[in-house]
Amino acid sequence: MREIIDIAKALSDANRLRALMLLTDGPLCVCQIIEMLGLAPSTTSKHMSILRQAGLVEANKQGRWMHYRLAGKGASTQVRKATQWIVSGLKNDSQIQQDKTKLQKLLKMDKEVLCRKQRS
Amino acid sequence: MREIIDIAKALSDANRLRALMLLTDGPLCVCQIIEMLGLAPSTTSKHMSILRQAGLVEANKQGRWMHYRLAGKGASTQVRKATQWIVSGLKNDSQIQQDKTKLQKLLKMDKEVLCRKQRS
DNA sequence: TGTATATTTCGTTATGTGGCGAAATATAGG
DNA sequence: CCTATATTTCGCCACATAACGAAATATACA
Repeated sequence: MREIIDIAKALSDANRLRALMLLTDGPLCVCQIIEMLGLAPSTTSKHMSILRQAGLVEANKQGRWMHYRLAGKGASTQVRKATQWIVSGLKNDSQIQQDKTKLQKLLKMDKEVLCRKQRS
Repeated sequence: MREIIDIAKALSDANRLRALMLLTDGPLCVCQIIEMLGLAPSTTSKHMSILRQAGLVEANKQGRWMHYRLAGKGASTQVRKATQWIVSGLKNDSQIQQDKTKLQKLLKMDKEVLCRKQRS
């Protein structure tokens, strides 16, 4: 029960759903998620930690950059079912589709340049 | 997106999950749900209205009694997928199993007697 | 019509959550 | 070692939510 509640809570926020859906096309660096959501770095980091706590995403640090990705094969049944539900349910959502388009452009930008842009 | 968030929020509370799972064996009267959850009538009513708002349950009034049941065939894809996830995920939960056992005993009690008991 | 009663709505209170900026942490590179 | 920098943690504020009891609503039945 605890696990399901944690997952459901993690899925109860638009920005977290957006972040989750962004990761369906592959792993992303935090700075890229920050840019996509348009939130403060601290807020974005908190959201990612909630998704991670629920088991929906995994993280690994590469140098200064933290990369997040969708939970893989090792994920629990609950996580896998919830993820399937969300991904199929939001595939045609207009906000999500806008995000994906914007992400394509963003991915052409160098990560270092992007981070520098955020501080200015 | 709005619909998914409403469903996820509705599923983010232990008492609402318990109520939802109780309904998997058939419709129940509010007074029975009150008794099962051990919450105040007003609180229970609010929980049921949140589940209803999300489309997860349906209600129909029979005289003084309000009966709630799981959303049927007419429910949206999101509701059906979410319900499947929850039901399969909580089937083996110990709290839920305890509830079901308790529910069996409760169903043998007359509804009027039960309601009267609650006021005393 | 009036009274009992099942449920909901409302008002209040305590706790949880999302947001930000500032400070802390960790790592790359000079 | 020291500085720059990517991310997280912390402290704060505004607002949402779960709980209750009291009042309102709706329905049965005397």
